[in-house]
Amino acid sequence: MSARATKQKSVIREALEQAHRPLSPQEIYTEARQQVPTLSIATVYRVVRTLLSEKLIVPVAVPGESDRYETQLCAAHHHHHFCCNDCHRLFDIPGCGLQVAAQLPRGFSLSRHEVMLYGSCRDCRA
Amino acid sequence: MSARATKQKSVIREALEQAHRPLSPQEIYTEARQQVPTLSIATVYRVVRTLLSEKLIVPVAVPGESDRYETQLCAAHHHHHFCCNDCHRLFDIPGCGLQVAAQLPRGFSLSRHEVMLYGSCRDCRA
DNA sequence: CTGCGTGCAAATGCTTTGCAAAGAC
DNA sequence: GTCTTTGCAAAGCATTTGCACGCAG
Repeated sequence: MSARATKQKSVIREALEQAHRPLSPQEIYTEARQQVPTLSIATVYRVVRTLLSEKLIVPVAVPGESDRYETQLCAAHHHHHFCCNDCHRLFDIPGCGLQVAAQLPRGFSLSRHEVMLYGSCRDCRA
Repeated sequence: MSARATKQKSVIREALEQAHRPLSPQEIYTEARQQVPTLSIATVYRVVRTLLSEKLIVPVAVPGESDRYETQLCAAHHHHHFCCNDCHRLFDIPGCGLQVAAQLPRGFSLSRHEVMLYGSCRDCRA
């Protein structure tokens, strides 16, 4: 069995921990490459997949775009996301204004939920 | 200028209107093909893109899967979605338990939001 | 040393596009 | 008849995988 500590893996995890928003594989790649210039995009995908299966990160989907990922630690402080219609960046939004349990149809059981807000971010709101 | 009424286009729209949940391109293809067996998947993608730009349908994203689409009419009855962790189908959930406006950071403006619930559907909840 | 993890390049698989033929008006 | 839409096959792209080498333990 395995789990060797490599520079690539730690740099990728740091990138995810320090960005205060979910990152796409390309964003992770660009960021982590500054620390390990030989890093390949394939490794980013592989490490992301490992982290996902270890439940250390959580995927966030946006229509028409690559999935983003954020640390589970980050996700533990329950919050949601804002997606800018213009620059397409994601932002963290603290807290949660959702009350849903009551509306779930009979026979369904809930494990988690995700809220995505769409609009213009402070930079793009011309 | 254009917008010709073709059998393909109407069958695709019907499939979207009659499914009471968002459909993926493959689901649309499978469904619409029952009416027009010669239908090609390329046409599904083309019609979907047209409908999107006409704002007649709305995209719904799920991590790791193809986007789904639902009619704007359907989306007008404000509601949200449930994604089954097992069968990966989407279901419509009536209503909305969200109160968010107050939590939006300064400088951000909101245009719409999407709530995705995850769990087990009635069929998969063994 | 041993064998997991990485980089590279090839392979996938979903989505898009070019083009000639079919169909709408 | 004219011009849009379609089907098919090829092209694009993001993501995954095979393989040989490098590095962690």
